[in-house]
Amino acid sequence: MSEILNGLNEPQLEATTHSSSSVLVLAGAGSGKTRVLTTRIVWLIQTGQISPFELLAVTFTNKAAKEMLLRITSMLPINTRGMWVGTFHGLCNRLLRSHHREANLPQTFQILDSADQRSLIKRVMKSLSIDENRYSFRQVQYFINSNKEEGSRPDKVESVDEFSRTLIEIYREYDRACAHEGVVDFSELLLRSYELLTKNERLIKHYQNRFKHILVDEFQDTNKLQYAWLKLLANGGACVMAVGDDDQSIYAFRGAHSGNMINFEKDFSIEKVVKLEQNYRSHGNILDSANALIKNNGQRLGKNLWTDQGEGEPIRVFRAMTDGEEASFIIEEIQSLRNSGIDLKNIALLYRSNAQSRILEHGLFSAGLAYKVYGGLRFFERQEIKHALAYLRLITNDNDDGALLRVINFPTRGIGSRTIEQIRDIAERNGTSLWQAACSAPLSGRAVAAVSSFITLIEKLKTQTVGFLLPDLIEHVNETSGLIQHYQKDREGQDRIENLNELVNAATAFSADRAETRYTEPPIDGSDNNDLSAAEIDPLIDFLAHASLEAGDNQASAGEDALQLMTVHAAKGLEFHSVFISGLEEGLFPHENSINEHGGLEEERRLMYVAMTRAMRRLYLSHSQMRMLHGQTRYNIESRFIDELPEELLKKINHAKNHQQAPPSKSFSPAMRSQGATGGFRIGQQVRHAKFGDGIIVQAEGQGGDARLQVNFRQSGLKWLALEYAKLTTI
DNA sequence: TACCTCCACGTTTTT
DNA sequence: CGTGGAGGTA
Repeated sequence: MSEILNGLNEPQLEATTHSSSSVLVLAGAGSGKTRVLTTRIVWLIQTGQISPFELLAVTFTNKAAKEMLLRITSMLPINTRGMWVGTFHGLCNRLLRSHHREANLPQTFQILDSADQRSLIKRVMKSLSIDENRYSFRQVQYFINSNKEEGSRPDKVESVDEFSRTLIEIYREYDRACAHEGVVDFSELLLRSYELLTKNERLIKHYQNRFKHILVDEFQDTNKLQYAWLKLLANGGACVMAVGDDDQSIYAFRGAHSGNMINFEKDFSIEKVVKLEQNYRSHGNILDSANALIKNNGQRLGKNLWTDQGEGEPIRVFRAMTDGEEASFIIEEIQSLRNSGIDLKNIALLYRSNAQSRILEHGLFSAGLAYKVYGGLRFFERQEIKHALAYLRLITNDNDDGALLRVINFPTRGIGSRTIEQIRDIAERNGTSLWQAACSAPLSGRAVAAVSSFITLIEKLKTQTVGFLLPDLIEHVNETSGLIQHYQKDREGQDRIENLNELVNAATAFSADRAETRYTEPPIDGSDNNDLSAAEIDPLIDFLAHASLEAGDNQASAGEDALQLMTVHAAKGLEFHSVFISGLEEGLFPHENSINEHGGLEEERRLMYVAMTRAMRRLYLSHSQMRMLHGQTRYNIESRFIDELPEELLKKINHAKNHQQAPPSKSFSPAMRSQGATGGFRIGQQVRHAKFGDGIIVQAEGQGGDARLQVNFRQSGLKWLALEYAKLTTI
């Protein structure tokens, strides 16, 4: 037997070497699923069951795809050139480039990222004179993307009322604009390639025949379109291995459909589901708590993580009075962890929403602790980079109105909104791109010179750079466009100039990598009407696609020892020695908006499950009774998720500062009741009521016998209670 | 064109 | 509270 299989546990081995039919692998957190996926690929190739070309492996993120390729090559020194291992979007891009004619796309088509898509939607809505107060960009963007993910083109969307009719109209106009400009958005990549395959018998036969094995990572995150795409490709009899964890499905809000796991069992007549339940990451108490939590969810495929590493430490729970106190508790604990030899980079500080990071950062900054916040702007999303890319896009495709609008007056060259309006009108009248309109525009006065200098600039960039290597081309554009000079004048432009130079470096790295991995597919079945053997695609076009598909790392630079701050979503897939989950309060986590959504609470619970299972050795849960949010003080009750954990696994800790304050009275005597005001109660205190259950005091008014308290009850919401009659106990 | 002020908004997000 | 966008003014 091959030595790559050594060290796999029973179910891992079963999953890795099951090759006669499709299989579903339920892979718990930290159970070695990436190892199974990569070992399986190597095993299939090594045992001669398939050639590297007969395999399709799909992931969600570039990081996961890279990791997979890296692990494969470390086990099996093969050239991965031409292997179909990548993200859904990356592979669809590849498919559409190869068959752009059948897909009815220009060879130069460019990919809109979310921000590009947003600005195109804005433009479309303006041109349709849509009332921006009735239709938000965000909502329209969601409408378009979710329809594409359902496979619905504008003519297939049902219009139920006036409102949805308008949405459909915007959608239709948006698609038209994309076609004119030669651009596609992320969901379009998927939908277009799905349609390409459904409509083209020859192509689908080819790919169905080719891919003998299909492997899908993070299967619970697939949306309906991705599922349909996989099903279509597998329809020729491929063995599909879907690896996922329904308990870690936290992206339903953006279309992920974990029900695909159940559909998969039916559609692919799965006989056996392999469960990977042994966890190699966390100690027992952490797993037992997480298991207890997730048991509260109804719809589960069912799975229980276990470890042989011992129970370890209890889960530490801390209740703070204020968000500031919560932060200082966390900081003190981090300092003591560090003193005991734990590197900061092995400690994560998690929160449900980004807004919560501020107060934590504030405290960390004052304490002088190095930290790194994940999830900010990424490299290719920076303003100056987007500007440079827009020039490059315009060079490859002058129909790209979005790119033109971005740079026609940046750096400023005297083309104001009035001139742009004129160009827009001409374009609309003649049904041309803005570029063509600008070239032909009968403009008045000063505008003529300004516009023609812009046109000359772009034309010059086009002609002067023929034959340039990619990095040289970009450097030339940076200089000639005036971007560098512009930022030189700006006092705070130094960083931006550095980024522009970094873009040149990125192009150098990209070119080197491309030279190594670029692979031209052989033609399909001797047929001559395909593009597979078409001329080498311009490296610039590839680079622009790369920039959209891989917006750059959010990762901290290696070697830097800094505390890791991120949302729970961003923490998925990562692991840390110690994890702090902060803001465990009703309304925050679970988030108030999720309570009314169908399945919202269960998704929040899965989110909590993901958060907890990030911890290897030590887990802290904290919450605060009082918190500043959106400019007002809120009084929150402890999150129900803490109550759902087995009490014997928890260790409630008190802050040093807390000891100084008198502990709140456990129950409360009639004598105290007469002590005026709110007699022993205070705002922010947690209380229990015989009928309404647990809640927190939010407001108080009145004196003595008239005193009334407003309590926010977990079950029954806000209630005013007369202090004299209500039987309240502090908890 | 640059700067200012006012207003609305505020969960999570990869590609 | 803090931000980002829009619209007005110098």
